[in-house]
Amino acid sequence: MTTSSPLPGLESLAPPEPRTTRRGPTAEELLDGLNEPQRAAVVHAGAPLLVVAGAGSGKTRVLTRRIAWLISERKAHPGSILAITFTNKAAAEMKERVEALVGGRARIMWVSTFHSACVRILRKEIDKLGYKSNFSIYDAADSKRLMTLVCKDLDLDPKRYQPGALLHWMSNQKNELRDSEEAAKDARNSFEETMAAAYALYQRRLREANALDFDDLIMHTVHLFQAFPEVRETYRRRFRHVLVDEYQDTNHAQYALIHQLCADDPELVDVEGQPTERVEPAELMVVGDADQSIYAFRGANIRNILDFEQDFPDATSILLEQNYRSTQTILNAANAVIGHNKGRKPKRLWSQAGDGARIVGYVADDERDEARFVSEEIDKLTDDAEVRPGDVAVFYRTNAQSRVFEEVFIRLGMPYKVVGGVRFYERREVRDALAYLRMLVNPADEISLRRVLNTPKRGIGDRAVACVQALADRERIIFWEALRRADEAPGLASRSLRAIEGFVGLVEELQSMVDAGERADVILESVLARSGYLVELEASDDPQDATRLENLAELVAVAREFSDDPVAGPSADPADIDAGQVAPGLSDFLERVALVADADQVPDAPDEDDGGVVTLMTLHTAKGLEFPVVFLTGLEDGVFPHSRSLGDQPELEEERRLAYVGVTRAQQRLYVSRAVIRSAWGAPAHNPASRFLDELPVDLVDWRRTEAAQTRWSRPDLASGSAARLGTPTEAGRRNFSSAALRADAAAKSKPAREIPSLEPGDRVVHDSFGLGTVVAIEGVADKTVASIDFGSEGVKRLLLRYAPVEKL
DNA sequence: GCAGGCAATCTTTTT
DNA sequence: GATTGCCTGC
Repeated sequence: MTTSSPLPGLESLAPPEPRTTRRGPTAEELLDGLNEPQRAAVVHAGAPLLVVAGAGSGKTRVLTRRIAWLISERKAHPGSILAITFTNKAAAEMKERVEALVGGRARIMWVSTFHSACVRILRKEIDKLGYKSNFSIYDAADSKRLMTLVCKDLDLDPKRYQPGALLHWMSNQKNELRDSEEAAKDARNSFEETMAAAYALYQRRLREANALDFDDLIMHTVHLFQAFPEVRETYRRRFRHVLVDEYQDTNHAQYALIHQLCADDPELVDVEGQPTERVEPAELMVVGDADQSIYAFRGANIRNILDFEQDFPDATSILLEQNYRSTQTILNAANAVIGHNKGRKPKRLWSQAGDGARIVGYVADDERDEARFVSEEIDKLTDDAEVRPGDVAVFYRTNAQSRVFEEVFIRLGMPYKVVGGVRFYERREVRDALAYLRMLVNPADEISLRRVLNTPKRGIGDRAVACVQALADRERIIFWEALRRADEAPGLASRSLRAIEGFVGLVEELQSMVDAGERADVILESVLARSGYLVELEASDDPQDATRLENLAELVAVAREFSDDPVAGPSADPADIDAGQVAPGLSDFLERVALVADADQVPDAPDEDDGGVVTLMTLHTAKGLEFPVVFLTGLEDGVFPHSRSLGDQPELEEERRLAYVGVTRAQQRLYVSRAVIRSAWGAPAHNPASRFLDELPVDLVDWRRTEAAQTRWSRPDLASGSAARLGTPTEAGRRNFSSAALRADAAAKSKPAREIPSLEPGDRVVHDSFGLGTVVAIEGVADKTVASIDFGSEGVKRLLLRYAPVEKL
């Protein structure tokens, strides 16, 4: 049963949250400003509840008000509430908003991502599965390294079995809760058998390293509950209210987890096989929108939301269709696009905000022209309307597309921030530092241990490692143990042995700091200083190493901030605090770092005196956010929708949902743009318009420039409209399309006789690897001249001009 | 043992 | 175009 559309109410756009009095909010206050179905969702009691929340329909308000309602009206204990969000940032915000409503006792609620919640459970219980509670969490890069090792061990043909493909397959298995034995049993051919063998070995290595990958966090928690009903019972009794946001993006394992906690299970027995005293299942509310399901590629199962009523038999549904975010024009566009998907439940967003501005369309010559258009348009908006840079977001399909925007924005002086992409935590020096920390906490973590064993170089090479490995194999001990007993290793050169002993001494010294409960930032600084890592970077002439030092300083700052603020820590679990662990330790810090999401770094909304910066991000990262002005770029078939999806109906529909997500992020103004020529992999390609553009009602779009208007640059054979890749650029092609390539040529030619360019603050420069930048300051003279140059998202670099491949523009 | 140079492959999207 | 792995010459 489904509650139908709300009556056309009298609600204003996004009414403010009610002010709380010291005594807590009244029932009226908690329902204030909500429309009828929203209220129904807040006060619903009993049977499982599905809230189908269209984009911008106020689902976050519903979630926070409902939690506040549970605590304040229905007297639920805050500790009995488990709320799952998609990112840590969303979790922190939700907690904050509930706290604002009902006060500080809300702190002890569990509000977190699936992954964080599972880590928390596993830290307490994983010994039952034969791991130790100090397990490491491997991210995608660690998993890949491990899988590469596994492939080598199994002697697999790297052409046929690519680590990436294997990982993807294995991830699907884990999301379906299938362990390697089941995968092997169900293998239908030798290809799958081999993959299952790799899965088995990979899993064994993980276990030996006392490590879990992302998918394991969920899968092991489910398996734990299956294997130990009494553990599951503990959590079933604890969590009386479970709320799940973004339910359309849950995978099977996550679904199973929720089911174990919330399904009514009359057959439940305890360990002795006796029926346990029946526990009322927790109250469950899930919120989602099948039209915004964009993570099928990583195992999300849209059926979870579509079949909710079958999965939870007495479930109720509530549909939220009134949109409080966007103009009707934007919603009409969104409705029109998503209407092309088959087999969806009908839903039409509507708004009382009025029609607003028409959508603006632009066909650019190439991607630089597109970026220029975006930047100039933002300039105009910030000049004459009440728009600040912080109100504007630019979306694109793939991370690689951010580059052109960065180059152009830097040149034009447009302030911006790229969210996601080459992430801070993926930089080499940061990963090195974290690998040190992880192996200190968990010496069995072989991936991390081997990473730092000879970093910085200390004379422990392949040969020495092989000798120690042989010892470990012979004695059946972990690699770290073998290192400590390296004097027993046959064939080890005495020089290598001394180097190893030095390393072991260093690590043991650092471990004693960890054991003493020293702060994460203090340990990190010691690691960097005593390992010689800092010294090596400081001694280097390479300007990149200066950046690395800055990044490490940044990491120390992050650790310090973390150590100073225990409340913000991910495991500020009252149980931990009761146990005397007041300050978060090193392992808490590592956990936080392992589970950060791209969206966690989205800049906050600008305040009164700060105009903020333009936010650049992928459409995936944009989920759940909103901006007054949105630019949807790269609308070309082959880019968006992505070329890999063109031949596949379900994938194409997922791309369309992504377009829907993008459109519905906009509150007041939406821009759509595409480039006729776009360079990918160095070669320019001619892309036709995205089919999603054709799906926009024509009367909604005001085309500023169309393909007919752009002929200046095109040669006849390029203007024909063919989608064919142009292949290797010809001489003529380069002249026509790539002034950047010509500049690069010029730079290359000038290299042998490097002159020190005379620069002053304000000059625009181009650097071989950092791209475009602006000179901020100049120090020193002649050979010693050092320039500080702002490279936008690359940060400000101090470069010795004698060596730096910098050219004045 | 290690640095530097070269080739191959890569690109969806992310917790 | 960029990263990563592989190879060779000290």
